[in-house]
Amino acid sequence: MNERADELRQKGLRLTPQRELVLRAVRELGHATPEEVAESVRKSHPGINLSTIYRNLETLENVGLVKHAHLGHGGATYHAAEDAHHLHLVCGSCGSVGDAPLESAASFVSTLIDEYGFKTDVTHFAIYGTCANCSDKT
Amino acid sequence: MNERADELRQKGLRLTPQRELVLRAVRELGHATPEEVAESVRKSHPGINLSTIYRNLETLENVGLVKHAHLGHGGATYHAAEDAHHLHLVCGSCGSVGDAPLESAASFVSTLIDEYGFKTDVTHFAIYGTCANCSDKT
DNA sequence: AAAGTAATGCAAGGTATTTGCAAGTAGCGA
DNA sequence: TCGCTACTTGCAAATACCTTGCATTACTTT
Repeated sequence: MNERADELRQKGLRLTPQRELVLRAVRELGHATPEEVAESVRKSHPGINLSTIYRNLETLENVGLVKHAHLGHGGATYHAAEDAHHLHLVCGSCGSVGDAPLESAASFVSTLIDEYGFKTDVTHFAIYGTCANCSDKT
Repeated sequence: MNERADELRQKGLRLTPQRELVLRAVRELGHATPEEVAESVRKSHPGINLSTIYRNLETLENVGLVKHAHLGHGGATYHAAEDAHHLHLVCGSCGSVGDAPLESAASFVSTLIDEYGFKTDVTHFAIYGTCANCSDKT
C-alpha cells in the first residue's frame, strides 16, 4: 500500500479510502464497468458516490494503475494495468467474453506495422465474433 | 428500388420515403453516425425526426441492408452491408480512421478459429492503436 | 497542530439513444 | 380506384450513462 501511495503522492495525488477501494475492486473484478465497481465498493463503503468512482477510475488510469477497454456496445470496462495481457473475444450472440493470449495476434500486429506503420493495441477494443458454443448451436 | 422494396416487404416492412433516404444516405456516406445520417437526409427531407433515423437504421440492419461498427469510444457508425470489406484502423492519438484490407487479418482470423473455435468479424470493432503519422511525431 | 489543496458528495447538466402514443400512410384486397 | 389494416412517423417524455460546479471534508506536508 505504500509504493502505491508514494506513486500517487509523487503526482500530487492523495491516497483516500475511496481511491483504494476503487483500485482494489478493479483488481478483484477483472473486467468491470464503473457501475460494477461501484456495486463492489459499496459493500464496504455504502455511501460512495458514482461520480467518485468515475473520477477515480480516470485518475488511476492517468497514473497507469488501471486501464480501460471496450468490450461491448456500451461503455468501457476497467481492469488492473498488470493484466492487460490478453485479447478479449466477445461473442455477439451470447455476450460472453473469452480471453486469448496476445501471441495469437502477434503476426497480425506485425503485418499492420510493416505495411501501414500502424502500432496496434489489440487489448483496447474487443475482437468481435461468434464463440464456439454459439457456432455449434446454429 | 424494387428488389429492395421486395426484400423489405417479405419481412412485413414498408418502403417509406424516409426509409429510402436513410438507406441512400448510409450508402453515400460510408461510415456515418446516426447524427450524420440525419444531417444528410435533412437536405432533401428537412422534417425527418432523429428517432426515425434510429429506428430505420435498426430496421435496415435487421433486414441485412446495413451494418454498424464501433470505430471510437462513443456510438456506432453505419455503413452499407456491401462495403464491410475492410478493417478500421483507429488512431487513439489523432482519431483518424484508416482502412486495411481484410486479408491483413486472415491468418489472425484462422488462428482464432483453429485454436478457440471463435469466428471473428474483424470489421465490427475497430483495430485500435497509433497511426504512422502520430508515431513519427513522438 | 495548522494551513493548503486535492478529493468527496450532492445536485444539476449533458449527450446519445429509446419509448409511448396519436396521427399518418404504404400496400393489399375488393 | 377506394378502403382497411397494420406498419411508420413525429413529437415529447423518458432513460442511460457520464460529466461538471460547488461547498465541504480530509489527506499531507511543515
